[in-house]
Amino acid sequence: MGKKIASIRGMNDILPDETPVWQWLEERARAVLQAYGYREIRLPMVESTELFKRSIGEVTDIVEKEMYTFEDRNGDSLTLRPEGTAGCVRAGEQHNLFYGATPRLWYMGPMFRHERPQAGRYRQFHQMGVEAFGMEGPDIDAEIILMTAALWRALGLEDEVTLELNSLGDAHDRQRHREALVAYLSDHREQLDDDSQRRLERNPLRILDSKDANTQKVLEDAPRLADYLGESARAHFHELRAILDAAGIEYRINSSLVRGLDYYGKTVFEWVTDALGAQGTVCAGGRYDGLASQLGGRDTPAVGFAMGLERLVWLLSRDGGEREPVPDVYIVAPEHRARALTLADELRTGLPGRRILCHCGGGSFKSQMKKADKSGARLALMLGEAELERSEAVVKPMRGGGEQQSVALAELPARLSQWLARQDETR
RNA sequence: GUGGCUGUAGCUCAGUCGGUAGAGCCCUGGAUUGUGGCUCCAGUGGUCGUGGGUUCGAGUCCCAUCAGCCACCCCA
Repeated sequence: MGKKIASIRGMNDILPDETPVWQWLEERARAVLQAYGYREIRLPMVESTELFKRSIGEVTDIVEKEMYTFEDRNGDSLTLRPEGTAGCVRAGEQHNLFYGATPRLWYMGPMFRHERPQAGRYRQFHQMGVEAFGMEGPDIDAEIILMTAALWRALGLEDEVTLELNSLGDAHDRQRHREALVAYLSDHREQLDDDSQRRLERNPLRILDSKDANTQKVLEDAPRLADYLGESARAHFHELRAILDAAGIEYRINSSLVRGLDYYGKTVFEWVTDALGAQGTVCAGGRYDGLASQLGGRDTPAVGFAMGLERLVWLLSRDGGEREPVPDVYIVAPEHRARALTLADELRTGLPGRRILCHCGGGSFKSQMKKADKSGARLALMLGEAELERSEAVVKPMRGGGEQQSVALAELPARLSQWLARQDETR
């Protein structure tokens, strides 16, 4: 026997015990997205490396050290997508989806980042993302946030998450603030922690959410982005808040909320939970008006967000809720395998939507009954020598009360359907 | 990428001072020759993560490596 091959670090199998939660989550989310009129787009998992460098930003951690980048056989540099927005913008541009249109799109699938795995953070992880193009007013920002709130209600998570909100202003607002911030922090360089000193050149905004106490003290008197917002950004943010207030959405203004990707401007938001350890962000997004033109397309305002599905699944799984449907009927038949299998198919057509399991793999009558029990099936259907001679089968309720009964094969679909319907009611 | 903790049966874990591995659950069979669950009995299952080293002897000590967890960095 050869050496065992294991999955790649940080790239996990999602096992049959877990897939019901995933499916449940995906179904619920799809329904909400659909109700808001958003349409699905399916995008490649691999794009040209250049796309991510130009959109996410050359000096971000994602691009500098987290991308899965490789050369294909032509010598082109390709990258496994670390996020979905860049590819979505690229596709919209390539197929003229933005031309005179204001598409509302969503997508779902795996993303890849070479980070150290940790609770709620993996190298292959899944996001559901939403992007709305061509609308520059705060109403669409609000709609998107309202939609996320509806999503939490649909998932029963509304008490688990809270909304944080900020405005990053226009590009030139950020530029002026950034210069003032760097100037101020440079004067206090010695009082900053090591990480923050390093960030001073590379990504000064990040210093704002440093956890170092001294650094936070220095920051108290630092220039605030809010004071640098121009008239248009200020009005945009004001109106967004007015809509959210009118809709009864609660939020907290977090002035140190900065997104890690360079393309964001104006509105940024995060839904966070304290139930997830260090990875509290469950959904994050914002406005990125400059991205389309930055990628060589026409100017197209845009807002979007992405949710981390592993994190949501984790929240949903904590209660250990049963979402796996049990078999309705389990067919036990030590002999007459062909008859058992064809009967199973007859029942599947006769009882659409029901789960019919036919025992396979041999074993005594008794051991097959044990399997029926273990499967959690509601009814066992026993098909033996004596029954078949009379063209009958024995139906035995496995859970709850009730006596077993002999039923003519011809009447099985009707009788089983009645039986199951009655059980459905008393549940 | 940095630091800390942890890897023993399918699962949860015990294993003392270094002396060639155990429990519970699960699984299989039987008690009950065609009837699940409860009970009792028996049985299967291990390269002790992997590779080196020290030792007469390593699950136990040392080194490396891989993986998992937690935190940092960063992020969904």
